[in-house]
Amino acid sequence: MPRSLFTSAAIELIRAIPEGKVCTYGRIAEHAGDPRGARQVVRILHSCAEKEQLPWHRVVNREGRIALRPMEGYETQRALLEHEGVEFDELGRIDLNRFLWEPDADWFDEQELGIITRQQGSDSV
DNA sequence: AACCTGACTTCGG
DNA sequence: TCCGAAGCCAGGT
Repeated sequence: MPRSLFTSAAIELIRAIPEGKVCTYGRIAEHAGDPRGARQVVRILHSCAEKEQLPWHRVVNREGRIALRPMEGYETQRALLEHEGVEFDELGRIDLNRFLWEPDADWFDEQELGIITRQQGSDSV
């Protein structure tokens, strides 16, 4: 692995987000092994989103909102997501209870990233 | 080769 | 509940 394990894991996680679903910077970082590494996910998107052909538009912040500002990519990202069936409310938020994607145990097993401990945050629905 | 920065998140006061 | 500060670190300058 040329890059750090964290970076490699994060890239695979982002790449694994299916169409019509989203994930947050924090969750990706957490699943990649660093609960506080949200900003690194940002870096990764900046540096390798295009190079690695990552579905960068499927990454949003913890509030279910697009982090990019209007005229700086917001419209593009929103259009891509809506095209996949992701819905936004009047406040521009995505209902994470419906659209948040998280890898399951099988996924980790396939990736051979057993060092990662899953966390089940089943909240009230 | 240092220093700065970022499409974030969490924690403590 | 709200706000400032810390945490994290690789790529760009």
